[in-house]
Amino acid sequence: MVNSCKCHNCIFQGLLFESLSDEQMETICATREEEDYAKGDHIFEEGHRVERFLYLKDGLVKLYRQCGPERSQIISIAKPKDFVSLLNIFGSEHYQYSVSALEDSTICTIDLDLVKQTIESNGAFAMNLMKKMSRSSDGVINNICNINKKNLRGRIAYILLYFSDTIYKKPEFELPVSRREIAELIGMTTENVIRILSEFRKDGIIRTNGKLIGLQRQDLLKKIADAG
Amino acid sequence: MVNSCKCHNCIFQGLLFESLSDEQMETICATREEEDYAKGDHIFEEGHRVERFLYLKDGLVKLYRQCGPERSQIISIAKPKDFVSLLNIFGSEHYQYSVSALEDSTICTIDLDLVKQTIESNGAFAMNLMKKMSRSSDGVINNICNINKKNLRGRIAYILLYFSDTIYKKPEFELPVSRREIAELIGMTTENVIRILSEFRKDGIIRTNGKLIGLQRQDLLKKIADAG
DNA sequence: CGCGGCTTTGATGTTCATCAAGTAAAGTGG
DNA sequence: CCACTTTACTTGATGAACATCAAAGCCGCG
Repeated sequence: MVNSCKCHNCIFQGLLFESLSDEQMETICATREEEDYAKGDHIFEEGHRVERFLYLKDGLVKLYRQCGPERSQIISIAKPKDFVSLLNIFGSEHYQYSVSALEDSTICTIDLDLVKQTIESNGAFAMNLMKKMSRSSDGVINNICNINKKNLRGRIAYILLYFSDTIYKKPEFELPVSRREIAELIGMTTENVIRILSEFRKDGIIRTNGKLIGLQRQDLLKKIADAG
Repeated sequence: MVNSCKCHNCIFQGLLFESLSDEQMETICATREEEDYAKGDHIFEEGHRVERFLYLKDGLVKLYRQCGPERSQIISIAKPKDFVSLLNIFGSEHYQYSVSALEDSTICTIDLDLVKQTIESNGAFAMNLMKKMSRSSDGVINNICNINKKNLRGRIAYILLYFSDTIYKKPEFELPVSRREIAELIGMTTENVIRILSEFRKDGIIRTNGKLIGLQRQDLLKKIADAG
């Protein structure tokens, strides 16, 4: 029977629909494991062996590198339907970065060898996966380059618009990250993140209440982001 | 006949050897075109349609983004056997970046649709390509993150070691890039690139004569790069 | 209740970009 | 081949942007 694995709404449905036979779908789903993580939980760490193929079913996670005892760099934020392990699953035996949950999250995993076998036996599947992978890497590189060339105000504006436009799709949201994590995401100090958020608040560009953020002047934010 | 296409030493030999039948190899090679570019030539530009699969047979090229009339960012430098178009060939119809030659270069291209067909029909080939792609993206992301977290002296040290260790495999080499391009590669101003190179020269860490660079104290450079 | 982590603001100093000016090198047209 | 123009390289002076340091308030949690 198809879909006995309860993946009706799973990304694999879309990704594999045209490409997998019912049997293949069943075989893959049979190896599926689902795991819940609470906000703050570590999902895996840099250096660990890559053993399963992961994707984010629900929640929000960060991919980051440890750069010393007190410093880390957030490389990317993954949202539902992102393939968390995609970035380096095929390039290396070990993870190049760590992943932890920014919100309560559900991760689905399937057997990695089986995915590899499926790539080899099913060309359409391989092609689809390749596209996903390519877009994913492109997005990360693009983001980093965009942030890099901006000044601090531009970076804050950019990241606020990112949360609003890409993650939450609304102008008010609860920040899933601490001020410090914002700093790690856009390469600046915690103090300056706070300073510039205060500045924006005083100028009436945003409203803030703890983690709650409201973008009141998206037009201005866009200008600041572009000018930066 | 196998290898009638003169690709004996071609990277495809290695990549496809185990995975392609003689016929497949022949078919692919039949679409092959080779093109020579002089130092400074544009190979393709941001926004152009992706039509062929490219790899660098000989020479050195830069991948970069235009950020305004007078600014660009170098994303990566590709050396022989790198798949120049790999980073976004499957993710988008159009190039996300421009490529031009840093040294006289030879580019081989093959029909993109044929590559896609081969991915679909030959799983081992798909898997190999995926690994390449994954490593390539990883390398770019890793490099950018490494550079990002360093101060200016650390960046210069890092990039000098990069040319020495990764590109030329010797401690003396002729810089393939201008001071300005170094600046675009590691995110700083031309003036400061020059200043720090002079500083290193005065401290006896390197010798310079125009584009000719000799790393006299690699140990110190490593320290500076790591400390940065 | 007190401890540690997160947030906030101010004061200070460093790093780095910008501006300016000049030299060297490399391409261009007569 | 030489004047001419342009581009690359170099150095110094200045100021702006940003990190660091310090101190205090806040909040959740054992």
